[in-house]
Amino acid sequence: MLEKVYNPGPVEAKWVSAWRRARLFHAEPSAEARPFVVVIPPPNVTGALHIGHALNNALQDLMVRWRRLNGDAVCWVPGTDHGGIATQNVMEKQLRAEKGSRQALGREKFLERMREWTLACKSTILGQLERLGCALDWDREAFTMDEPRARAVLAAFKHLWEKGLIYRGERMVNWCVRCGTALSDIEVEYEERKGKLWHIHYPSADGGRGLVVATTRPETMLGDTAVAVNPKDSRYAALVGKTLKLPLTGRTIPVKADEHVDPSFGTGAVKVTPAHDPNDFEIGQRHSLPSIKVIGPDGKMTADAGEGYSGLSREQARDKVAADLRDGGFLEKTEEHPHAVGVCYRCNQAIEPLVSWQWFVKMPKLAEPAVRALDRGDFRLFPESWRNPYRRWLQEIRDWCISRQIWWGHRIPVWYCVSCNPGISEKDFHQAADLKGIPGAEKPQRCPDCGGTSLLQDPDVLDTWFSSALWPFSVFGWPEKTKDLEYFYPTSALVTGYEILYLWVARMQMMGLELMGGVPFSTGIIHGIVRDKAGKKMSKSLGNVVDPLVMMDKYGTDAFRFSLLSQAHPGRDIPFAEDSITGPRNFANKLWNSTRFVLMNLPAAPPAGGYRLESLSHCCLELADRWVLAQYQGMLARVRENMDAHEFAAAADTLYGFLWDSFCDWYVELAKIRLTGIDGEEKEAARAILVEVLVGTLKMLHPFMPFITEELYASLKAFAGQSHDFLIQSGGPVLERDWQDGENVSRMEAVMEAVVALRTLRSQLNVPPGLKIQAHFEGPKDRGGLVLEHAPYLKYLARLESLSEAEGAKPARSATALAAGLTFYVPLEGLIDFDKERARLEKEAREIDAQLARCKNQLSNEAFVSRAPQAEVETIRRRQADFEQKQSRLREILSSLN
RNA sequence: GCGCGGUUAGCUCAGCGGUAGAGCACCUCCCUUACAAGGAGGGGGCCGCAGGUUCGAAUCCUGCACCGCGCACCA
Repeated sequence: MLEKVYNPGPVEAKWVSAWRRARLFHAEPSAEARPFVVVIPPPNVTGALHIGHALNNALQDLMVRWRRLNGDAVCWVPGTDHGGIATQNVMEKQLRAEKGSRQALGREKFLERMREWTLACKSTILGQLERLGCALDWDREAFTMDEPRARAVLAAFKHLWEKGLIYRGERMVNWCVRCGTALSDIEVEYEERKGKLWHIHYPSADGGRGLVVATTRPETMLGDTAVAVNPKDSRYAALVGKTLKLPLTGRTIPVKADEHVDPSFGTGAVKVTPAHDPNDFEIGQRHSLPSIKVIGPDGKMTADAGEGYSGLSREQARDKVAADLRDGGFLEKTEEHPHAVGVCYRCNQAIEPLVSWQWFVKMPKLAEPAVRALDRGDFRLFPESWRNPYRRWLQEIRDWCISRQIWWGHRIPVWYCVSCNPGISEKDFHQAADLKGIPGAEKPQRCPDCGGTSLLQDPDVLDTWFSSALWPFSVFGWPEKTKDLEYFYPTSALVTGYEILYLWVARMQMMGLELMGGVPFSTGIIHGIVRDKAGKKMSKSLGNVVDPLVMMDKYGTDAFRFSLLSQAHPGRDIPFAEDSITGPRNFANKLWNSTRFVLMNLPAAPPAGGYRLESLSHCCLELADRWVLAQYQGMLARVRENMDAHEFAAAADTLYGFLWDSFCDWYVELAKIRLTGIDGEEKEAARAILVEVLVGTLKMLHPFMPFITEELYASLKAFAGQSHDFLIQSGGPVLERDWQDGENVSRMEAVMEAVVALRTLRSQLNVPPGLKIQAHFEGPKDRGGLVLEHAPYLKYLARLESLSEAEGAKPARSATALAAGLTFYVPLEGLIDFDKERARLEKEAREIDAQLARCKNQLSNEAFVSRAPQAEVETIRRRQADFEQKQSRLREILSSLN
């Protein structure tokens, strides 16, 4: 017998190991079944999983289990990502705590530590995924930096190189001073920060007045090589072509006219620092300006910044330059100026735009097929609102900087001959001018040009997203032409958060199309971010993170999953509060206890072959049976629709409502009448329907709550005539015939209405719950017949002593309820307060008056009657008649009370 | 600045052209032999604001406000 309260811990542990032992989620290419393939967005090996991973994987598991239950050949590939900068940062933090550093350790030793860390971290993450219940094919675990994936990276690099899509060039890149590396454009996030706008006076070289420039970064003025004004700006026309004296440095710089300058912003004059600002870089190119680097890759001022500044940090230099300008009388004014500052997406430090030599992938050509795939419908995004932003991003794509000046990652597979590239060194490599490289994983024996044997590998590594972009096919063995690849590619769906739509999803599409000749997945399901209760992003620094493991321990994995899934509305973020799990936890318990109840009412041994709905003789089915089967059938259809439309929260809601309201609150209660009665066909019918509906509901709930449903299925399956080891093998619920009968449903609804009305009457008149009451009714014959036929329902649910047709006039001293087209009288001599009853009925009369007025109003509207659809007019007419009848009954009753 | 999304019960959100819904929270009663992590009943809404279309608008259109998020070369 089941425990009285569901205790998730032991149940979850039991099934995790049972599933693993059975290799339940392993997939092989199969001729019979249609493949449904999902590759996991590999979590970075930076630590433990957070609640965002929990949502992401719960959603995938939901889809994957759903498809497996319904017979597809499902393959869900597990894995982890080496995570480049993010992971290296974690290790550097550890080293700092040990008073060490990566430089002190040296590249090889550092990588050794990284590999150890990765190993430990991987097992933590995979363990957590298993704990979450994820139906992953554990035999296929992959890592973005393992051997097979390294081969894929090399093959991809080589392919792009040979097509001329990879190049090394000198560009202005986003440099993270803290991480010591270049970043791609999308790895920069913009934060609105409070800043200042400094107005600085640049006098003319000839001693004239000169002009005033406005800047948010005064420290870069040390590297100014011009001032630009708009060519149409009459204020400065006379100065164009003249020179200015750059304060603090004594250098002279020209005034240039450039369209880019907005005359209405600031002073209309812009200082130009080609080395440290992307726009200025372009202005510099247009006007062939020199470029002076005053900030180094370490974020400190260089020697070129001049005496007194060199060696200072950017912030110190800003203060000193501002102070010096003020002292020199050059500072006209400063004003508050909030503006967007680019920050590193990994460490949140301000990005420094720097010019350096980096590797890039040419993107526009690669993006075109991705746009076509979207337009043709080969790739579809859910929700569709992502379609336009995604398309636009692809169309405006810029080249992708793929080299990173860190150690943790795939080393760039390019070698340089020391004699063909004189002066080459690992130090300041990214400042080295045009180099001649030889692509390849292995060090070439000798230089193909000069035969030299001294070769140096590029010290940089690839952007972590480069290997991630290959994931949907690298996991199946590409570039080898494997059977797996042939069967499982393209994958079916990719589930991920919108924060990596461009970073990852778009790049997979482009790489898949380029390298595999087809989309890597046909559906992209984009979910929201889990935020805190107040809608803020969760972060360690804010201290608002919710640990999924703690939630699973406290409430059970199924409840936790259900909480996330039932809030995962398409396109919306989830403001997660811990108390949103209590509902699902209670729901799990409800499910547990309804199964417990059903089992208590079944014989010890199941009948041969189990209970079969098809074998029931229809004559012994009652109204409640037909009704619950209709509700059940409707639930199955709705959940299937919801799942097909990727509306997971709606599916969860449908299941919740069916199990709790329809099944437990009405059907189970009504079944008790037969279950506590004598043995016979009727009892067997109730049992058969309880088993059928409950087992089917367990199956439908399984993808949401895998553990509890597995456990309950195990104890019920024999009664359903099934013998599968695991629920997921048993197939989705099937109904042999159509139970949706509108007539039965509306008859049942009338009975339910009467029950509710009588219960309301009891409650509002404070009838003691234990006291059974008598009820009489009057009204149309067919309604009366319906109620009499189902008198046991009313008696049981509304606690009636008796139910009969009223004879003669309305019984004196009784309370009244209108329902199911009938008037019910409950004699309550001495029990009720008639002032209360009058007030109650008057309130109802007022409500009916209001409704009636509305109907009348509508029907007296000529335009409505003539223009609205006839069916609609009829509906209102019927409604009016109904209200009128009720109203006149209420009036009679009220007057008899007075 | 441009674009997207949101604004419905105290909270989280459904509904998207015909009598305003759910879950949670709240109030009252009940330990009725599956479940108090439960049951029954109840209160609570100018459906952001202003116009328009329509017989009829929470729902469609146009503005506006506020919130959130993208994108962008405001120094």
